[in-house]
Amino acid sequence: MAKKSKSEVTAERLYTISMEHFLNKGFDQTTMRDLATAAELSPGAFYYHFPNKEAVIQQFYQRSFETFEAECRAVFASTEKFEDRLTGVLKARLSTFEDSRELLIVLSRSAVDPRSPLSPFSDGQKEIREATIQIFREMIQTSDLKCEKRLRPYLPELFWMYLMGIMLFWIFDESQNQEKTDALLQQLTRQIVRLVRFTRIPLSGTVLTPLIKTLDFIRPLEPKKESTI
Amino acid sequence: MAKKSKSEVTAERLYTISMEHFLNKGFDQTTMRDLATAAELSPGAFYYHFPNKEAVIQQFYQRSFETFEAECRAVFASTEKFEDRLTGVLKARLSTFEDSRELLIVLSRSAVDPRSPLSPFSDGQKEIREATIQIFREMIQTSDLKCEKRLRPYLPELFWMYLMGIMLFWIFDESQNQEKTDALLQQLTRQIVRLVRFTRIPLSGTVLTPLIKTLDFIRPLEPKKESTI
DNA sequence: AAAACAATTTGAACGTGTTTAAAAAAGATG
DNA sequence: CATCTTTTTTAAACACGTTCAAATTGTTTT
Repeated sequence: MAKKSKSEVTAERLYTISMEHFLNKGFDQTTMRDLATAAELSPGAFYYHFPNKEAVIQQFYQRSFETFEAECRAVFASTEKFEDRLTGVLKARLSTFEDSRELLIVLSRSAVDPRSPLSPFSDGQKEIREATIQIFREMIQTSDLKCEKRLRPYLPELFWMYLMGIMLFWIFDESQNQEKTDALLQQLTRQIVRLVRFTRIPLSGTVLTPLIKTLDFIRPLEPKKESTI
Repeated sequence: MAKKSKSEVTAERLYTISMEHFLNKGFDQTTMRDLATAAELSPGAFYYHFPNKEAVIQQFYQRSFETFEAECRAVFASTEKFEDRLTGVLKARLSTFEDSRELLIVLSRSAVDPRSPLSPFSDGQKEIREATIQIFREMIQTSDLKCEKRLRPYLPELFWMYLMGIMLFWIFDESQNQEKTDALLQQLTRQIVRLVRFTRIPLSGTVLTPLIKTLDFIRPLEPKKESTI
């Protein structure tokens, strides 16, 4: 067992207390003084362990990612069918937030601010983003997906963006148990997969080539040792 | 000329002063006390005219919409080619924010909060949203676009969502003059238009029918007097 | 154990968005 | 004009995220 510093232990305790409050009273309704009081600390001491309020749910996001990752691996182990894998990944990501929609909403607020380190597009989130994209890479690699060769390397990031879009939809989905998101996700994924497959028949001149050119202009692929892929 | 109450006149003045500050110092850097001082008012008096800080840029958004609408009409008058119209509309919407990207970013912050009345998806924004969708309706109606009949009524709202997506991309686009957004918009629009056209060849059983079913489940069309359309 | 250093905690204060009770100004009515 | 009503303004205060200088506690070195 690794020795933990007092600070680490305290931070863990503060995190637990904070999450309890957030889930009960909501993020906005929970005040930093509330948290400090509950932890029998002064506000200042709380700030010694967390740089700010959002950092606490940031940690929640971080942890929930691990659950998500595990679920994805389980899905990949269970099927090679690409469509099933993709829907599986999407559902896995949403299921992690089922009981805490408000927290995802709060995270989303900073999500669209390019300057916020909490934005999934920002540098501060690079690690989680890359890890998620890596999951999509794995999803593709060992699956039965066939598609135009040139498009393939762009797919992981494109699917990641698709995931972001689905999460956004879910946030706004007020239907019972977010069943509408479920329906959309199911159908849309199916058609997207079809579309990707469809790229195998030659339509390069007027469709794929310019599109790939644009993709590369917007977000050039990093040079990568092909061996590991 | 309509008689204007003193309050209306004052609100107008406050708006002007506020926008000057926002554009010079940025939204976050401008304090309510700054604005009140500049207007030679107490903070409280300022709040008599605007319910809160964001309401001021909300008004900016409202006004910018009118410019946008006019530009769209000009585009429609100049061409019937659907693709040109769609790219025209998208570019028109972005051009309105060219000089004030930060303000759009600020607006976007509440954009992803379902509970914020400033969200383009919310009830509070229904008017502008409906008006924008109406523009897309006009764009389609008098254009040369051919597509599957059943899909047609869903297109205006779908294109509106496409616009939202493009705006989001633009917010994050740090390239020179947001040229990447421009490239994406151009290429993506072209392929989307193709895809829509493509729906005319029969693929109903496995593609279009279930997709339309899902669309209708998620966002049923309102019953409408067909005559006016 | 004393001294030096580091980690943690405190409580007061700051900045800023917003509210509020009361005053002042403007308008309407007799 | 005097009175009543409504609109507008004021100054002070609140709430809450956050910062900070100083105090306390804990650990290491001599």
